[in-house]
Amino acid sequence: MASIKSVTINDVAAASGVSRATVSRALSGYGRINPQTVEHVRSVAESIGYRPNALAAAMRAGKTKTIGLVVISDFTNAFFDRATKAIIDQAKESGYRVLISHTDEDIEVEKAAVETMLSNQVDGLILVPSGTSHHSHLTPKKLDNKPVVIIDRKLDTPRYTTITTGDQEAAKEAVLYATENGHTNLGFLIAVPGIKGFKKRAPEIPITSVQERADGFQDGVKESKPKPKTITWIYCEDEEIAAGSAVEEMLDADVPPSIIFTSNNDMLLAVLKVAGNRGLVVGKDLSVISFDDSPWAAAMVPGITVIARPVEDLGHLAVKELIEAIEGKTKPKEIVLEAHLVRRGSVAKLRKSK
Amino acid sequence: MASIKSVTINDVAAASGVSRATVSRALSGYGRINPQTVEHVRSVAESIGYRPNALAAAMRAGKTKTIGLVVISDFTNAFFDRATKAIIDQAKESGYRVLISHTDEDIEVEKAAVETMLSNQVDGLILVPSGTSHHSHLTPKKLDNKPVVIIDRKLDTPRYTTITTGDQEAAKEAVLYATENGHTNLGFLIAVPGIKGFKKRAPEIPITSVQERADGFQDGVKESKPKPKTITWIYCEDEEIAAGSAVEEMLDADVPPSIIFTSNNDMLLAVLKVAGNRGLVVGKDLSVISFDDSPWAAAMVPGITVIARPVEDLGHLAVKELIEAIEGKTKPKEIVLEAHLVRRGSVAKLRKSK
DNA sequence: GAGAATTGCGAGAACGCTCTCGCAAACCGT
DNA sequence: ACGGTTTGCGAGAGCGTTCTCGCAATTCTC
Repeated sequence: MASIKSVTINDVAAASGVSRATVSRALSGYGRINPQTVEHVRSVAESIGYRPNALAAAMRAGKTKTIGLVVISDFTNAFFDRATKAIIDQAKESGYRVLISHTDEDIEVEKAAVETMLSNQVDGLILVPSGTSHHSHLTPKKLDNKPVVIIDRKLDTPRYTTITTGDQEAAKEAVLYATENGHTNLGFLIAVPGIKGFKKRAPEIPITSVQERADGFQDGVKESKPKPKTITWIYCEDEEIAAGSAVEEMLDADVPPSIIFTSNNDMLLAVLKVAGNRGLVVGKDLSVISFDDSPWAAAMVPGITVIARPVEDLGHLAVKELIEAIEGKTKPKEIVLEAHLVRRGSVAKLRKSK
Repeated sequence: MASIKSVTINDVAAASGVSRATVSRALSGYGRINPQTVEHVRSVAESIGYRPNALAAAMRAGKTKTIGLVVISDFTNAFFDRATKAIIDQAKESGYRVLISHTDEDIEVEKAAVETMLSNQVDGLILVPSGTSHHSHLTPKKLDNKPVVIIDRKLDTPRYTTITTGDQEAAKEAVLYATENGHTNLGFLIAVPGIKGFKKRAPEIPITSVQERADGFQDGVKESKPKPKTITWIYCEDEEIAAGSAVEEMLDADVPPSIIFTSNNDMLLAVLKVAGNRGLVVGKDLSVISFDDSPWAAAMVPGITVIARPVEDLGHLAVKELIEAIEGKTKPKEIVLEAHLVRRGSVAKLRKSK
């Protein structure tokens, strides 16, 4: 039971005794027009319940005032929920709407999502690409030359504006903080999309931000003053059961880590769960530092020490850069924001810190 | 630098030597057409990189295959993140896209959001209305007779299909569970939008689901076999600082509650934070039961006992009902799903449960 | 093999809007 | 008072589709 007949600009024209063109001028505010006419048309439009058809306007104008957001994960992820919110808010502020799609790190889904976006004539795209090197569907030609902003990670061909968060430096800082507090047995739990279960040998990491985190951890290990004694790396499917097993394996080692670094919140939850089951008290028996802050990480007892990325800034900036590219012309840039360590209670002080 | 000139159906027609109409038939699959022609046109379209303009198609057809989702809160809320995800996924499954807007419980924002949705010609709306009684902007006429599904709460005029989660019964169950475990000093912390700070006397609650929770708690109090001794109600602004003060006040009472029931996750986090600051161990010194489950509530130590609502079912069902209403004709229904108590470790057993 | 039925396709209108173009009326200056 | 400028508005094209209608060519029927 859709609308029998929606009221169009023609109805307004008829009801107010002017032409379609004049109605359009009155309502959209352009061209030469008598202020009294504007007033009259406005009130007539209001009274007969006219609502402009954004589709028709967009089609004629060639601009939809819509940006497409293609992210890998949904809002149940502590990074992308805030990023998405920030992007929507900033877009609204700037008079744009947002079409959202998530890809679950699947390149085929990503292709289809981008295709849908373009088919719906978005004016530009904010993209979290699934893979560093799989971007044959992201050539300017295939994208109708529409502007793109890449966030969270980089493509290996720096063709578009990219905004990342300096994860390598922050990861290093986290490790140094831990070793300063006397931790010498370190565990690293890195979520890597595309692998099954978990591995102890470094696999191909198809995402630059994750690679940066791993590299940063490595940097921290190297630069720690008393050399860490044992180091365990586990690369894990981003999924609950695999992560649980990975943590179990870490803790079952001859020399289990006194601290585990996790590359995202899913891994953190796995650590917390296993620790809880084993009766290990976080911040005492087992320490943990995770990437990405969240309200619950702050509210837990003890609070979780995290590497907080400037998610809102990133989202806002992405929209601003994109709109600038849509409306004017800008050259692609590489922007790196700064992540930082938020010290709470989840890292035990095994030794007086200096 | 938008597209110089996008390739349209006319280009395909020219390149394949047939008319526009035939191209449309070939690609959209309707009408009488030679299978060989279909094949030919398809391959030509592919090779010159034709991408249909969804806007133009929607305009002609009068259907956008888009549904509008207007929710009160963003994805940083443990209920709406999952609901939104479920809705997007189900919509995608059914060949629809979703336009999202959040209103922060502000009726004016809600009006504008609905207006934008309709202007963009959504085929139907899924709505979490800000107020029970403020719905002058939601008459069938103002909505172009488009179908609407209301979720999470009800309007006082049952005009549209409504899906809720039986919060009253579940709230009662939670209280009975607590009193069976020997709790006799109960605290209820209810988030109420629109108020400032917090109040101890029941204010007007503009949201049926919240009212139901309060009523259900009340039912539980009444039906508890050993009558609870002291009961504290606090109605609180849905905001961190107010919630913190509210919890402080509860715990500072002459007879502080041994258990606090919270109406949502924001309130829960406030309880956890204050408890942590005071050195109270959850599940031992202070018990807590909250509405809405989440991954972190399950991963905490102890796990938080929660009233879990069937969020995914609700989202999926909302989309199915809406699409049914869009494509056929259905009468408005009232659907009530079932919430249930998930017993974890955050409720101390003060007495052997029967 | 002649009329009827079927098949495949092209012409063209329509969806609701924006925007250029041009024309008449009103205003200006000298 | 007369040429020139400005003002306000209407006519009409066009955005990229879909879809009805009608026509020619092919196939069927007896």
